[in-house]
Amino acid sequence: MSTSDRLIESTRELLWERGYVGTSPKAIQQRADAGQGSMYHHFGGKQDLALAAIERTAQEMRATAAKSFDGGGSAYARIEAYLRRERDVLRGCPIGRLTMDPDVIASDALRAPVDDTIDWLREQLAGIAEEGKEQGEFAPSLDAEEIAATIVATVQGGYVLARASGSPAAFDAGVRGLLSLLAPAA
Amino acid sequence: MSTSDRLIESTRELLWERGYVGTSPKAIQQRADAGQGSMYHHFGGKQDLALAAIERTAQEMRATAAKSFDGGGSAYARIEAYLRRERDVLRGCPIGRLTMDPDVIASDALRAPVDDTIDWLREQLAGIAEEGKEQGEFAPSLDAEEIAATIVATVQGGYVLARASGSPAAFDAGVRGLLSLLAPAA
DNA sequence: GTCTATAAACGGATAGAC
DNA sequence: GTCTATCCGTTTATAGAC
Repeated sequence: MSTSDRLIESTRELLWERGYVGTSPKAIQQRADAGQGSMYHHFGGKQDLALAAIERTAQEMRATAAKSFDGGGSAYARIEAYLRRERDVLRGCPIGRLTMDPDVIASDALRAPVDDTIDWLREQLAGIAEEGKEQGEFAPSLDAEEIAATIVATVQGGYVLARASGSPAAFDAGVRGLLSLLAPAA
Repeated sequence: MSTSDRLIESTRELLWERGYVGTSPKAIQQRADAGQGSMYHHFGGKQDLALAAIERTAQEMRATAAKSFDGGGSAYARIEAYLRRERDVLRGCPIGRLTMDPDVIASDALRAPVDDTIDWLREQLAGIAEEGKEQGEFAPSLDAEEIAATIVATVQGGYVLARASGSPAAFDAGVRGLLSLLAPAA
């Protein structure tokens, strides 16, 4: 792995663990085993490096989510696959957590990939929910976009519950609750 | 307002806006219009002051939530009142956001009031959901604790969606989606 | 109770040598 | 490309005067 790659990976980890405000260039360099000069040679500064890291994480998240969606089966089955996919629950969502970071929200450049990713996720789920309505799995009275927002929110909020309690159990409970509400009246 | 009170209020605001990691004693003092010596006279340090601030915010949050729950009406109506209550959506949840703060999660003392508050919220909602089942509003197959977790998660995650997009619309969509799933088949 | 002084480490870079 | 030196402000206090 190149120095540049190591710096990006090190930044990705630190952003996930400590957020943008809690991450210093020094900590990034140490974890990447790179010197000061090295970092400033490859990147313009903390923000520039963070942007590269966030974009890579966003890309990875889309790829992972897409796998759940492409699994086939009913709309309910695909939503269930997404909700139940393996997660490192206590670490939280590497993209979602950035929304609580004041410096990320204050910067259009840093917020853009976060916004795009979450938006993409909602669109994917809205498409699936719409199919579910067409197939008669979900009531016609439901709004696919709203259901998609509820699904994404349940996941993001599930991380909050889990981290508050220090256990993944609350995340799982929230997911099961949502699935029971979505379940086609078989 | 006493100096001590101003320090706590100033800390509450900063914790809400910037989190624990992003808040410095200096910023607290300036906003409270208090000197260095003043702050260290009244409090043991940053963590001690943060604890006082978090406890006050937690207390306030319980009181606000309790109002929605005590409004009377059906279980669905009380849940709806809670979900639709006025919120400063783009500011996020002053308690929930702390779960993304590494130093808060690392400290049992700081995490305790956060955990307690979210736990209390889940219990309240679980009680209401249970009543709803007894009254035939909700299907007997639903698990009240799971539904409660889903409700709290939708709210917490709604803040994430809203802050990502820079608009409260996504929060509202998530709430409407959840309400449509909960709606008694009238 | 509040003020000012002091301090060692960190934050986020820039400059120039190699 | 990487290294070391330097820089100015901030962080999180402690000490002691008033």
